[in-house]
Amino acid sequence: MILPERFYTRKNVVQIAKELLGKKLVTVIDGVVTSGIIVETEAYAGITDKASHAYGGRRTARTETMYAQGGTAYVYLCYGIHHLFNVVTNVEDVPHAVLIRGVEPIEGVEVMLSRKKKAKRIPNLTAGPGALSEALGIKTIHTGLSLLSGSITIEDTGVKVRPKDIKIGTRVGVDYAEEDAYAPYRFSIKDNPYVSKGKGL
DNA sequence: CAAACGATTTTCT
DNA sequence: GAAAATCGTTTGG
Repeated sequence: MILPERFYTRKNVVQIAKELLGKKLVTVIDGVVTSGIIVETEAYAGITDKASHAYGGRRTARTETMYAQGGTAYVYLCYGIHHLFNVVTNVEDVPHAVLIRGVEPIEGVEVMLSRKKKAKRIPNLTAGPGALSEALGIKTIHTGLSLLSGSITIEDTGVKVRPKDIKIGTRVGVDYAEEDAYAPYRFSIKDNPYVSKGKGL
């Protein structure tokens, strides 16, 4: 079933990031269904998070969607070519979001492959925020869309990820703010081949 | 109006 | 493992 709005509007973005693991991200682009299980996420605590576009309360035309109500899709184009898919959480005017960093392909794998003309290696198909977005057909035009219905939805498959199967990554390189240095903002499912081998963890 | 940067991925060494 | 590619957004003049 599709996750209800109240799932997204809770205030603990970190907890939402954790609970999104194991959920199924479904997109319907041009009538073609593609889906995958979320295996890696990263929480962005808005004004508190240096890595966030909304750090310090910054608000621009691009980040405006981040201030929307929970349950909204925020798609950001990075490096000119990579689409990063985020799930906006919390209530309106609070720029919290969860970046989906990796999914395990379920449906429409062949379509994903064709979208990424070169992608021959399956593990690399959806491992990484930019890669998975392209594979699922998510583009910047989808920013601001509701995740409760429409082209992009997130469903609860009934699969429950045990806490011991969740790998928690702490932010590094924060030497002046000790509290933040231990902030567990990155989450992934242990031993899943579709988790990106990014440098962050 | 013009210059610099970035929540990354891919490819070459 | 390291460097390049690439362009919309942001910031400065």
